[in-house]
Amino acid sequence: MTLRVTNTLTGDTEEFEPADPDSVLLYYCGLTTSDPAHLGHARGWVHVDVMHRWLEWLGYDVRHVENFTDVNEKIVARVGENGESEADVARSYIRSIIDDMRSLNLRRAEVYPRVSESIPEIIDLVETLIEKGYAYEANGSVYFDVTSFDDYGKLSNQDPEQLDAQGDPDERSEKRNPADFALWKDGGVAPGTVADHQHDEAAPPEEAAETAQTWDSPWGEGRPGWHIECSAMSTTHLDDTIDIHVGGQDLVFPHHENEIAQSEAATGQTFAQYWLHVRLLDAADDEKMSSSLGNFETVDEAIEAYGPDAVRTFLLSTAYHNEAVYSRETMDEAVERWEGLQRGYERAVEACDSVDARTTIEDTDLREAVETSREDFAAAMNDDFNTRAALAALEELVSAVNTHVDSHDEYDYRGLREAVETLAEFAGNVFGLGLGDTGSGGDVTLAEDLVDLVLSVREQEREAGNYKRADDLRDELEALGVEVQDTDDGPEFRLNN
RNA sequence: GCCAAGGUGGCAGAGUCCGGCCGAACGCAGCGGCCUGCAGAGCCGCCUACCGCCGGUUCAAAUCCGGCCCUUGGCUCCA
Repeated sequence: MTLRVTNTLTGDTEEFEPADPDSVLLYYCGLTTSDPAHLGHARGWVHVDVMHRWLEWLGYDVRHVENFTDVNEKIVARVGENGESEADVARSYIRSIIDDMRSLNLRRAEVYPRVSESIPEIIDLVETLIEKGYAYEANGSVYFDVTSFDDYGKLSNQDPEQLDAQGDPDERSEKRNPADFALWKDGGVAPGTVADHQHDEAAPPEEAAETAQTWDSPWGEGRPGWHIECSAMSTTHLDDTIDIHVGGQDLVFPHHENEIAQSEAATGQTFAQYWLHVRLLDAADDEKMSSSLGNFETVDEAIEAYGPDAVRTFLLSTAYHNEAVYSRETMDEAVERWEGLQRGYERAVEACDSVDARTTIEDTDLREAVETSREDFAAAMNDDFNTRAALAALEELVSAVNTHVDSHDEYDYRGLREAVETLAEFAGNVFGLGLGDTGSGGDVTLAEDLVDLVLSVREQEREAGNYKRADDLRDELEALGVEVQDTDDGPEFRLNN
């Protein structure tokens, strides 16, 4: 069974074959560090993370690079009135973005290159393009000549002539064709473009623009264009040809199209074999989750409200290239799904470790459920990373575990052990969910001891028939985030958050 | 206008590449039952689908072909 992926370049679902049969070169177009990351960004992250984890499960050595765009007009537009600079603003957002990535339990990339530290590579690449006749200098700026690259438009099926017809001929009259795009931009940032992106507490556009970074180049002082960075970073940190390039669907044109043009013109090699695009998250009110609108939920807020595992479950409950709607309702559903998985896992662990688990018992229904779940999960993931169907396979297994434990007094030890391992392997390692993370920290242990103490008091009240008092204690514990359940073997509890 | 992706039950969302196992998965919400002092969790059942519309191909179509309607992303800020 082999992995198949939907390739934007061909429009088809293709069998995945990396250039090197043992490793995968993966590049993900990261964020512009001008705002806190929102749930839409997290959708991309979590899906790329799970792709990474699945590729590893399949046995590949994954080399994963993700950039930070820390040089951009939008960052300049965030400069406040207290003397900070473009670089300061970028630094502060990079810090918050890294925090979000950690909270979401993302596997670390090999490198997180930043534009500001990639200027020499960018300049080299621009020089190569000029030498080879694909780019030209005009008044200190450098543009890519789209007519010089025959394959221009192959990713997004755009017709260069049509694009030229649409372009505004007055905007940057120094360009030869309206569809040409900047590789290097002369000078700093124009206050006008800063003003277009500014929020309330921003510094005056003129002052903000002065903090914009510039670098020396063969064409004078200036800044890199937007698209060139990914070409330079991908080639520098991975190779001329990479296996998988992932990004948001909104980047297909012009960003990815231009990356292909720059890289392939410069190297003469295919830039990326497989182009995967993550569809943008939709909000229930039909407003897209964009940094330019104020109605999105940040990753930080979402994690605060629902917890990282429920957020991951929400994002994985839709295949990466399909529509996904964010709303209170869909988030609540994800919380339930996640808790169901977690409870099922814990139940399997407890039954497995109980004295009633016997090696001599064999429940064929359970054993078959484990087999089916493993097969279905792998088949779903190999079918273009269908995380929704894979999640369903996990839930079928949880259901089988529950049925087994409910209907037997003595448990099938081996069957439960396989179920536990399957859940840990797939839900834990591949989906990156924090199963069984009851924590080993001292505070948690103390908290658990205290809850046990309260519950023993409650048991005495129950035995004495003081149910009102017992129920009050349970309610109060719940208000503190302790979920209490009475079972045949006495009370049990879970700590939420 | 051009390029691309979609329209499946109350909601959400698989299945469409390779037509039959799909009267349609998994789940959420709601309802009933079992269990339980109660609640919760879990289990069983229901709500629950003629798969945007029209036409065609076929023994057979959610799945293939044609036309139409609508939604979303892009068309040089955006994951």
